[in-house]
Amino acid sequence: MIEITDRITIDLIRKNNLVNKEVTLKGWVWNVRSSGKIKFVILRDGTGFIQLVIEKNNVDEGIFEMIEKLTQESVIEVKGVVVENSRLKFDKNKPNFNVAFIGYEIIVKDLKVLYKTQDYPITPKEHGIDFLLDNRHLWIRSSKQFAILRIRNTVKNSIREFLNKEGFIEFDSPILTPSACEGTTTLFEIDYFGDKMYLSQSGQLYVEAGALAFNKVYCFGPTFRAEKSKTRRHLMEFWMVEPEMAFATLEDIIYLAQNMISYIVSKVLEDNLYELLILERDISKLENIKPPFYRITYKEAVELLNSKGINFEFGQDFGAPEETVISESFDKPIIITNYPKSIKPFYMKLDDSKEFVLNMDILAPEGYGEIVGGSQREDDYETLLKRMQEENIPLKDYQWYLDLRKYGTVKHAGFGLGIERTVAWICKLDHVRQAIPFPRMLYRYYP
RNA sequence: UCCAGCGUAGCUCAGGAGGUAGAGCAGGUGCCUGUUAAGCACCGGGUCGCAGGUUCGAGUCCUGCCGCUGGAGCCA
Repeated sequence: MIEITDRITIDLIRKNNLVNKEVTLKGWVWNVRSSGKIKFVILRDGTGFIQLVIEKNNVDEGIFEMIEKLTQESVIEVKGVVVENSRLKFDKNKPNFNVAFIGYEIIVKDLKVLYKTQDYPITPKEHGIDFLLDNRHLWIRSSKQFAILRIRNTVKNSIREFLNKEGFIEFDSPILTPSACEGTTTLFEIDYFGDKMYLSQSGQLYVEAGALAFNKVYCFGPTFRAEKSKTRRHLMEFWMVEPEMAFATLEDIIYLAQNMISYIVSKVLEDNLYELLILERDISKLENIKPPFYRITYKEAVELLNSKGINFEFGQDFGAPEETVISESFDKPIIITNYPKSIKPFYMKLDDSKEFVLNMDILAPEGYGEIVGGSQREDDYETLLKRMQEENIPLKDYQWYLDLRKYGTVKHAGFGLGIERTVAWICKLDHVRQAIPFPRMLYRYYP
């Protein structure tokens, strides 16, 4: 037995030319095909997938016999030579993309079985969603989940990169909060040594305090909403990035948001082409995502809906069907501004008419709906106080928030971008639950 | 919470004119030196979601319950 050393990972083979180099890989058996005296194993190591070729005349007899017994998800260590193979090159004209289509394969010289897995539940055939969700801890090993969660990683990294470059600092908002940020939605209640606390549904009020201390800040983390929603765009626990800027107006955050979204998409295109191919994503749709985005007001959006024959009452908030119709009408994200104040929370600054607020929602294209919601904040003490009283906000919980308007108040604005919805759009998923490792849904939180 | 649909092998499904269960994948045994969800042959595998009812007889019809999925409201 040859001593196996010099381990590398599959992503290095995919990205660098290692042809004719001898490499050692450790990973899990994805699939085995046998054709008599030649066998093919697809190996996954968490960084990618690669085809191993085992020729009977090229390895010890015992090794060839071992391949016969390999089962899905068994762990192996393999040594071999990287070779190019045109059969494994991606061809735009071929309809199907296979995970092993990376242009390279390994001609195996030596192989060890480190663990033999029995009866792995997720087979290469189709499975129902109920079964897959019960096996989410294993499902994440599957190729599409591999692709999605790696893209999620790029999305998160690119957001941090972008905001850091723009001069923002990450400012962590608390997850346990003594009161609601937005009155209407439901909160998860926690017993806090006899007091009531809640899981945060937005870090926004806290990043406003941060912006007045550090100028440009963002929080980035999970948020929780106890809404009994059961749709393809809802999770009870989801991740959100919330930038907030001092000395900023609605226009500034619109500019920031569209640059940020464009940056995210460009980074995914740069770093995750392989993953996008696994997902069979239409890449031209993503290449199109460059500023400026389309921009309409709430009023114009209502007119658009009416012109498409949808009976929509002015003054209502858009539901899922309306968002879908609007976003499908555009090939880039669409920014909708100036909603009626009655359907938006108290902290949003009113426009000159006092009927509408200085807010914006951004709807992703291809029917994906709202991925961003933001606004310029009310920065005048008296006006904010009056609006809070009108909406019966418990003032004692928000004294600190009112303080921000008493001590050096400035124009400021910010927005929140939902990570799972963004990932779902970029990956063209049918449900946000695939965009997070362990989704938390209504009545579904195992594993 | 409301509306709709579905629960049959480890998984995906067929059987849906009441007559005691079938295919593919996975697993097992063989064959094949370029496979791409490889292919071929053979083998093992079932409280037909649960409880009750109708019937000589229920996977199939009826009632209730449970579970799941999709959609709505709410939202990122």
